[in-house]
Amino acid sequence: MTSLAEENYLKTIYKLQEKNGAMVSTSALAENLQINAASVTDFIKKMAAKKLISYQKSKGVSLTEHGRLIALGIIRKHRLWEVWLVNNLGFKWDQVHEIAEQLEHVISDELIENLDKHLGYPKADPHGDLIPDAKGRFIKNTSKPLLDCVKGDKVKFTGVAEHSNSFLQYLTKSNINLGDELVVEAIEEFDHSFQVKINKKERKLLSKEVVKNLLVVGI
Amino acid sequence: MTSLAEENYLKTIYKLQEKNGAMVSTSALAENLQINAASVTDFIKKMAAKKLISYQKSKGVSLTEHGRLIALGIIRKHRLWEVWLVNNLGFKWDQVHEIAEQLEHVISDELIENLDKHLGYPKADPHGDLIPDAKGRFIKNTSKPLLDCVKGDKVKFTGVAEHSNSFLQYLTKSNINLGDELVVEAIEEFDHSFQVKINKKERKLLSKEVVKNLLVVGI
DNA sequence: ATACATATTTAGGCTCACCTAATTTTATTT
DNA sequence: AAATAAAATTAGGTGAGCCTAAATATGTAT
Repeated sequence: MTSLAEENYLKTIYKLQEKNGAMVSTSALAENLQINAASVTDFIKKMAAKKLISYQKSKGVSLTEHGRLIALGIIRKHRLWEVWLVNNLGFKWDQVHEIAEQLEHVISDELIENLDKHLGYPKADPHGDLIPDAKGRFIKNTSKPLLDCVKGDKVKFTGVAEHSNSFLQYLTKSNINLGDELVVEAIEEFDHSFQVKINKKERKLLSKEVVKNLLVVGI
Repeated sequence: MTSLAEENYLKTIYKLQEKNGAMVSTSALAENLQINAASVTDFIKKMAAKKLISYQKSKGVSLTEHGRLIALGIIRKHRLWEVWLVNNLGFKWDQVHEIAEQLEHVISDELIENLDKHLGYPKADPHGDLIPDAKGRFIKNTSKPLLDCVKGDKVKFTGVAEHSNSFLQYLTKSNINLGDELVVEAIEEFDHSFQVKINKKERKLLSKEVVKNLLVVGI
């Protein structure tokens, strides 16, 4: 059995490994979990004893294969619940994270497989994050930041690299939605802002900070 | 804030009060919660200090109005989730209790109101138990045990008084389902078994133990 | 290489929600 | 009313998961 605390540690280690590479430091974990570093040291020792992670004293931790699969199971649940909250319950994409953080810990394989089926086996959550299958496998991700595009590129907006409510709400009020077609009409060299045409209609100026966090695929 | 343990105590006290009247004994609570009686004594003192229950030493506990409303909130969530699990996810009525026991502790008023709306404001769960509204109010319950009926009565099967999987599965395999019309054709005086006609088609013999636990309303 | 700053760990302690064993209170039987 | 049984409480203790303060290890700048 995996406790709630263990699940949260596993999930956070997974995300930090995704973002920053192999080893996750005690302080990074402490900050992300909002837990004192001394408590983290304590806890990761116990998790290492359970073979959920490997721990090198003063060097940091990384997930074992076992731990990684549990983390992916939680991420799978989180993202499926987010799909349900948005598609079936009428929530907006900036309202679902906290609720999914609770729902992700509900334990029932049958529930999650039935939910997956009920939702039509979605490949991504409302933010465009891919949903691993029951065995922890992802489909291949071909998206890249809009920032990496050049003038003339025609792409589809498929996900966000930044999940803060302020960014999500910025996109909503700018009427930029997942699935939109974006055409890069101009790039300002000075500040790296992008002029894009959205869905062949509206023309918008997007700051570097924005284009860095918009994930797209070529069309 | 109400902890998971407190929520489970409140829910259990509510159910025992429903069943056996005003005061709930330490030992009854201990047995139903599968917790040692000494631990229960400890815990109910703390709950009394929080005004969730009133506690008379060696006499037992009862819910305060505040505690009752919290208990009803949990029951509301439990039953709404059960409706969803059966109506939308394809679970059977004997498969949903444990999952709903987890889901009932998820905290989000908006979630539960959206769920209620999504389900079409159901009045009862898959076992026929009434669902309180957001303010803890029930619609009037007019059901009674089939046992209280007399020969010739024509009724609708609306709920169960016994929620064990074995009883639910007995009904399923006997093809007796919520909403069925039952006509009492004969009552055997010796063992109180009932001969009933179901949906104007099948004729079945039901033991006293069964008719005691079938809840019906006249039609 | 040394000094300093930062990160990590150790040591000791706390609360929550449980436990067992012993004691006291309440209820039942004679 | 006394003896006995059952229920409830008290006392002391445990593990999980957190904390603070102090000590140690690691990394960086001079």
